[in-house]
Amino acid sequence: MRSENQPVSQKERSFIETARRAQIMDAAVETIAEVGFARASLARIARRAGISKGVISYHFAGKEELMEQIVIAVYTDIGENVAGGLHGVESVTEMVRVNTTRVAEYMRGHRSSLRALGEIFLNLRGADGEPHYGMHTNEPLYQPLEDAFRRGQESGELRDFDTRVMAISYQSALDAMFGYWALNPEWDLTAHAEQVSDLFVRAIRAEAPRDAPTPHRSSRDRHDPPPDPAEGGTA
Amino acid sequence: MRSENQPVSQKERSFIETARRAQIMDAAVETIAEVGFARASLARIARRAGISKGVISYHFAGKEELMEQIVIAVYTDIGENVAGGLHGVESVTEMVRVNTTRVAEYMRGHRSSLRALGEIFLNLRGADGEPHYGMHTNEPLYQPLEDAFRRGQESGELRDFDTRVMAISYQSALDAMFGYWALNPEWDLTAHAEQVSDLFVRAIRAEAPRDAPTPHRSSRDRHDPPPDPAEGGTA
DNA sequence: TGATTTTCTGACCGCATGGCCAGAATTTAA
DNA sequence: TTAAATTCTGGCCATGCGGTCAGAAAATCA
Repeated sequence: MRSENQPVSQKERSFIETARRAQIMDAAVETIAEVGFARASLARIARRAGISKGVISYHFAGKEELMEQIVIAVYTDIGENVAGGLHGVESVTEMVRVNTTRVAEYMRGHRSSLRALGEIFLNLRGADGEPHYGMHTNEPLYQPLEDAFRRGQESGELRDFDTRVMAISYQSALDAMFGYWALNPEWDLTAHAEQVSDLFVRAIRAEAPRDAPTPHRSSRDRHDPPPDPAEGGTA
Repeated sequence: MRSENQPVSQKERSFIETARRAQIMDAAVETIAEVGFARASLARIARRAGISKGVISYHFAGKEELMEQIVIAVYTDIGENVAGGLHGVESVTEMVRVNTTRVAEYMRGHRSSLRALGEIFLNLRGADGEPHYGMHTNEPLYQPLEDAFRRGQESGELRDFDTRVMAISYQSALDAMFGYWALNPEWDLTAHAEQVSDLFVRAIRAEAPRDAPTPHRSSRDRHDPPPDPAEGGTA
């Protein structure tokens, strides 16, 4: 019955309703991660949850709301687990490193969520046929990145570049990293993240002063190369 | 009637059939670019082309073949227009610049094709529900990139890095560039391409003559990973 | 010209989907 | 215990899809 979001002021959600919503969302995530968005029908999700199809309609306004709630839940969780660790890091290059590795580490423990989120982003469309998510959804991701880049540029830590382009490129590298790993479970995500960190640190840092030594990282804190690379089936 | 590909040896394709196939493919591209894959039904495509739905079934084995043919046609065109200009460029960093700007320039003149291709990649699935295209489809793109990177590493022009990760990241930056531009027509694609070029040139070039060059390691010469037939085109 | 093949039309089919609902089952309240 | 509210079931529905088909129309051939 309850279907709209509950801005805290509404009637409390009953215990059963809370549990059911969580259960359904879990089943939906697993189903989508397993068979893809296109095949994740309400019937299939319900079957996986061991309930009747109507229950979903009862607890959610529709498939759309169910998907939106999943996205919110996953995003919230990511934010709590990743963004938190960035406080206290003053160097922007270090921030890039920390963010990259942390988000990778988080995803390693949440493959289903990652896959489901990707599927929803790519496939969910409203009644009008327009996608719910897309490039524009990344705006909240770009903003903080741009802020950090700009700060680094002002402090002289970073060279001059277009912060928006850099934010887009960096975010896309992360997305591609996850995409590749999602497709290729053996892939060493951690090593990949290290490489991406290096890549972008070099891309953003200020030119090395002519004679002063650059602050590059010594090779000792570099990780091992991806021990398990992929080379796709085709070719 | 003719539906399979024509390996040149088969009966000639009639004038009408050739024209119709082209017309239908054009209409499909326009329709997909305009309303997205999900809403680009055969009926809608036919309506746009001003023909009956059955004509599509008559000239193509099914929606799947139609989409595949579109992808082939667009890819072929891109290959002819972009890849060609890379001969004679010896420096790998220069190659990155040229490739980036050329492909951007090409896309500026083919927005519909770009959008349609993206939609097809993301959405086309076979009867079994598995995506036809996805990250693994990028393999033909990664290979030449990796080759170039490796060459640059061997010549000392480029620093040591994982060529596969770099190829993935670079390609994703291009994809994101087009995605952003597709969403945001006012965006200065050319300037964006310049920035991406700078970004990756800095990321790949050898260190200033600081340390002795390190041995490279690329994922290429390691074992073979499963292309993970699983599913889901997260991308 | 008439005969034959190619091309096209518009109606139709089976299927899967998301959503709906009447009523049954269960929980909560009195 | 009884009454009321909540929760759940299973079947039903309209929709839109890709694909098929018999026959009309058009092009080609003789």
